[in-house]
Amino acid sequence: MRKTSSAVTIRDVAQLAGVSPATVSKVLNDAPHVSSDARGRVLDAVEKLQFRPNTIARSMKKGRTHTLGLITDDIEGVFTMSMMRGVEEAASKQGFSVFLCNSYGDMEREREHLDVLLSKQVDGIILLSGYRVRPRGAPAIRLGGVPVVYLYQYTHDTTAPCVIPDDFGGGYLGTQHLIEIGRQRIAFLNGPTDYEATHHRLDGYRQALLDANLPFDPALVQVGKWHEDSGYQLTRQLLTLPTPPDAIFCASDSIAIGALDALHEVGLNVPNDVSLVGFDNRVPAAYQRPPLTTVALPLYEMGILAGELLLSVIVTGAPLQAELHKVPCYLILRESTA
Amino acid sequence: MRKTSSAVTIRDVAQLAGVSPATVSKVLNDAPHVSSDARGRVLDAVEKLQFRPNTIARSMKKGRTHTLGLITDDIEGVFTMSMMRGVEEAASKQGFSVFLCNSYGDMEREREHLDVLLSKQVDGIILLSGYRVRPRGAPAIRLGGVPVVYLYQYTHDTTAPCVIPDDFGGGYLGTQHLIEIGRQRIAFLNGPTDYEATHHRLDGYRQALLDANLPFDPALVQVGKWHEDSGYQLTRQLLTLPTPPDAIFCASDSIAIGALDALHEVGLNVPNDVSLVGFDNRVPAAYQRPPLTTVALPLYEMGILAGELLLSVIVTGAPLQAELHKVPCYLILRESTA
DNA sequence: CCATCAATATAAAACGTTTTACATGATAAA
DNA sequence: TTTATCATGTAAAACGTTTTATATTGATGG
Repeated sequence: MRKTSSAVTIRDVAQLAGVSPATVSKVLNDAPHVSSDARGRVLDAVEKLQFRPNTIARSMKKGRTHTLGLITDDIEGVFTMSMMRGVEEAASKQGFSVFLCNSYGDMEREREHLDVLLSKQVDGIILLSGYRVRPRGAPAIRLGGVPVVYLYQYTHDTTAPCVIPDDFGGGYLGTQHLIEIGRQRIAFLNGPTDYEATHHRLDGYRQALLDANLPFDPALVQVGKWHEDSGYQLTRQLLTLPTPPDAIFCASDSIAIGALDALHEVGLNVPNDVSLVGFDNRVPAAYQRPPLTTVALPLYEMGILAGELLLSVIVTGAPLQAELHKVPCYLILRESTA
Repeated sequence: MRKTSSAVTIRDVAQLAGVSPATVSKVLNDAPHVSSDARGRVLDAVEKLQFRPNTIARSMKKGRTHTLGLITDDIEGVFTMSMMRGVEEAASKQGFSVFLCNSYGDMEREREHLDVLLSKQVDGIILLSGYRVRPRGAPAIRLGGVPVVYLYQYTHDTTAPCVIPDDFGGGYLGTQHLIEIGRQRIAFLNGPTDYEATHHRLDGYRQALLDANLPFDPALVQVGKWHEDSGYQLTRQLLTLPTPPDAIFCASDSIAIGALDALHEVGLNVPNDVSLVGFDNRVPAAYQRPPLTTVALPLYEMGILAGELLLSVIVTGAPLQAELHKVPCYLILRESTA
């Protein structure tokens, strides 16, 4: 009585095909020096017995499990899934599977997950952050040579690569767009300053103004929270300025939705009176009236890149480069700008 | 030169502790008949060598990999993540890991993933749907006794359990709440009829009216799409009725947000003039003005249940019951009802 | 006709565990 | 004292593959 699902082994195939297990193995791995006659018989037997090789046993010899571990901070975070999709896609395209682990941001839980992943002999690990406030350190556990990449997360770990969005470029892109459509007084509603991202987005905004020879007016830059309410409040505030803005660039879609609400409330037309650009490209942005132009985070692409970085290290055996990879944001044009 | 991460094996531990590998194994598995002296020496050696058992090798003998496979239709679906969190949590609590696979709803891709999962000797599989329109069939592949559970997905497969939300109960709950706060003419804005869920939610609504001896008025029930725009349009329409509703129950939060928009536009106060209840408990519902009362889908709980069902079958070896598990929805009270 | 070589096939060892079967010595029961 | 029982320990087989080393065959070339 076998316990595993695949009761039929390479022995059974060998027996039916009238060859040795070694020969079956060769056929299965496209190794040379097997006659087309034998190959045919083996393939037939595989078909007839519905044989499925036991990858677990295989990896015992090969030392590769074709398995990745993904530990996320915040599995329900709004940005997490797109990145996970990218990772999963990159992995499965190359025949790798990925273990999903959720740490809730708890370092002890992360350690436990790492322990299990290493026990399960994963070939590589991705540490994915859902919000990316401040840089983090390397995991407090000996990884024994298993490569790691950080995704959406700055790190002090100088041995591993790091994949993040190009927030500076994103800030630049949104501002540049508003300038190009002729806006002169562009406000910037930022998120909390304890997020690394907010500084880079603001820098991008300033650089775009500079490049266009537009003045930087500190009164037009406000710091709030990430959510709708904050956008609403700050916009009401902006509208009391002696010369109010003719465009608002928000550091998140939620802020932009709040801003839109405030603008509607005072009877201003979007995009004509005030043009509006969001950031993140989350789903609700597309369903506003008018639908919001926004700077998209390249989450899926980041996931793909993180996966590919890891896989290339694994399959080529090349040493891991501890580079910082900034993936470009892109602009999604909708009807809140014109 | 070893290829795997854990270069140190049970042999090394045995040697250092001055015992046989068999004894080390016993210690590691809390087996009886080992002296506390030997146990101590082994534990010391484990500590000193930073030994981490190779789970892969272990599962070769045990026939259990402590691994689950999760295949989802739609990894980016709004409901998917909460369920995945539940599954992951249930699994990791019992020492299981879960492989994440994304099929994009493509049956061929699903087949490939199943093939890989079975090769990797998973102990069980969860098939998770992101949207759950119509019942699906069993996977077109011999599972060889590996148990399956369907999550958020009706199925024709009569051999496996199925975990879904209790939409009828949810429809009842929302309606009952509106009745309890004294509303008499309660409209129901439904989603597309090709979703199973819409029928059950409507049935719940009708039953609640019936139980309260309130008349059912077909003019108050409208069918649209799931999104904001649809809610907006249908609400405008409802407001042209000779006696307009004093409450609107929407089959999704998005619909409710659209409805809220329409109500604001004509100057009606929510919750006083018209009370409003959504469905799904998605994040934006909490950020409306006023924040929306809504019927929550028990997604996390469903994930937990699916995981536990599968795990209990795996660890106890009990036969799989092909039951339909309806997990109760619950009401989230916010300020759109009073 | 013999030596060499390549192609094909296989037996056996290995991967890192667990488990089975057996050996030893000590203790309890008769 | 003898016997049965039990706790402790280990050698070796097993899990399902891959890989290494070796054997067999047939062909090639001198």
